[in-house]
Amino acid sequence: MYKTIGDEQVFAPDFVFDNLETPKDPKLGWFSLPVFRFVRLLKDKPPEIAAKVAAETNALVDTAVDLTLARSSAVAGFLNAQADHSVLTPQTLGEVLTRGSRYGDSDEGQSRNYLVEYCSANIAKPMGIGHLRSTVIGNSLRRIYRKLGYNVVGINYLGDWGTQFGKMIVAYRRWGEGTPLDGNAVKPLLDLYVRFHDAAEEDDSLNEEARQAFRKLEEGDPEITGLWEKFKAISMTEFERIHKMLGVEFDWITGEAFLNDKMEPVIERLQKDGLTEISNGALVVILDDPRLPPCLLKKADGGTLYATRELSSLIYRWDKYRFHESLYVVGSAQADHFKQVQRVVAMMEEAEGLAEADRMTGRVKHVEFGWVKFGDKTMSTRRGNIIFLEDVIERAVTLAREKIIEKNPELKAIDETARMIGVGAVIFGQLSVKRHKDVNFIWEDVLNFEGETGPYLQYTHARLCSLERNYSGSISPEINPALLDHAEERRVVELLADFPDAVADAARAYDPQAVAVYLLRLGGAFNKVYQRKDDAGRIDRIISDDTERSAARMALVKAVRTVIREGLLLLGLEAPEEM
RNA sequence: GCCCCCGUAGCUCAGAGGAUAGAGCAGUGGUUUCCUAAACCAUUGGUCGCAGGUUCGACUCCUGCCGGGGGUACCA
Repeated sequence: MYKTIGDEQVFAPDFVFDNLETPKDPKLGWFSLPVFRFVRLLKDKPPEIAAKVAAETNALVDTAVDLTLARSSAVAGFLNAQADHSVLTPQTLGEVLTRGSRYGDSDEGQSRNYLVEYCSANIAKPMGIGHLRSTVIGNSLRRIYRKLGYNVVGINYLGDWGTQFGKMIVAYRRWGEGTPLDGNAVKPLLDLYVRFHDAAEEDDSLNEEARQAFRKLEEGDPEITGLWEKFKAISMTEFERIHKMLGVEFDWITGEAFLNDKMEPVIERLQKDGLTEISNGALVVILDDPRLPPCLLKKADGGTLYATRELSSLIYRWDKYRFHESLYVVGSAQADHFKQVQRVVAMMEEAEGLAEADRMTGRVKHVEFGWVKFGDKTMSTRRGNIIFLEDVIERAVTLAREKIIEKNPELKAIDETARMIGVGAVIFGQLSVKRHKDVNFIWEDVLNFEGETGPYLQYTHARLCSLERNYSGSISPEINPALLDHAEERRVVELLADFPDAVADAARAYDPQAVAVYLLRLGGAFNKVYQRKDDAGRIDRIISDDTERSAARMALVKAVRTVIREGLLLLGLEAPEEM
């Protein structure tokens, strides 16, 4: 009826597909097509169009076989299509159960390198709550892109160079006599750092002294280099312990110092490209974007800067990996810094007339995130106003342990399970909020394990595992889908089918939050099935005397467990089988 | 001053141009002879910061303003 108007194909499959959406209220349908966009072309009223299209698609549905869409209905200007669960259910359960943890995998990233830089803590300082966001977002993105088939390199780019080490060295020499440089010495080092900043407020000459100390470090002064190496060793031990606690992994641990011999060639390259100039004694690149300040390559005293190292790092990584994309999970405070170096790269590639395939411009993304605020203050390492990440984890784990002893004292691996839950609460708390937002650090919320939390999902997972232990039959996708006929069960099936989209959404937005909210929806939907009451007001149990129905429900149980577990792993949480 | 991010229920947050703006926490009232009550059900609660604009339709896009945070060349 509406196939073509003039040369235009009105209901071209691509166009229709692009305009499909999910209704706000799942009861309305699985997919819907708003027809308003067709009004002008068709010169008809929306409800009329919807009604006519519904009639046509229904005619198709009636003759087609194995179509996941069931009959459609026209509601005002919307064409609402219900899923045909006799097809969708076996298809979805079959796919989840046969593919298992590989359900939702994709090969879009095949033979493509993908770089993700995260954590990037500074040595000689403890990891604070501020590093937590970068660490858990990056760790999760690394897993998400792996799932999509990319060859991902997770990078920890340590802040192990710069004037701050001049400050540390000055502080250590002045006040650090008794400070041991072995074992857990990070907190005493932080005290020295804070003391330096307090003292430097009174006496500016300390800052000059620090700059000189750093210059000596750059020149390779043996005594100063020795101190620097000790600071670094202490920090590495500390970081490794915390990363292990969090279950965070890296493929390449490097640092700014790695670039010491790689900056000069980059500077020369930029000079050759005619992009540099001397301004107030410093070597700079004036950017072609008037909103950005010049990018400094060398200080007036000849020293290099953060941006110099960043550029060298960018070029090194591009030459080595030819990445599809390279992500920098770094706070929004550094947005201008990344814009600057990206502009320099773009100007360089333009000046050199590189072929499109040899340009990294557009492939480098600053995945920025908001601050972690405590009370009404932002946290500052310099002022010592910081919450130690380790303390947060420890408190969460201790509380989880108390809850286990209260609720399930028979549990065997109490310590290990408490760690999974406590850490899960901390990680999920960061990932369930869109990364751009500032997050308030509220002990009460971090230590709450109820509602939309990591432990809620872990608990749901543990209960699913428990069902599988209690079920004596074998679980197979060969079930009668008509026995999963309650609205709650159908909703779960539809959500299971949505999992690959949730993963893709997270990847597209560079934000694991999409997976986190998806899991909350799925967990909530399953819990409604689990505690659904029958007409007599009694809980309708998953496992009952009705063997055929139990088999159908257990297939659903296993599929949900598989997806929740996989989703939790993608976020970097563990999925305990009992808790 | 200029630039960037944020502003949705008392609190913490979802809502990639669509239908009556949704959850959790907190509050109130329920559910356990039953597969883990870290759960589930019910209920209270809204000028989507403000004002214009684009659109058949704006929490969503554009402009301006207000409020909060951040950045603004020799720190990282």
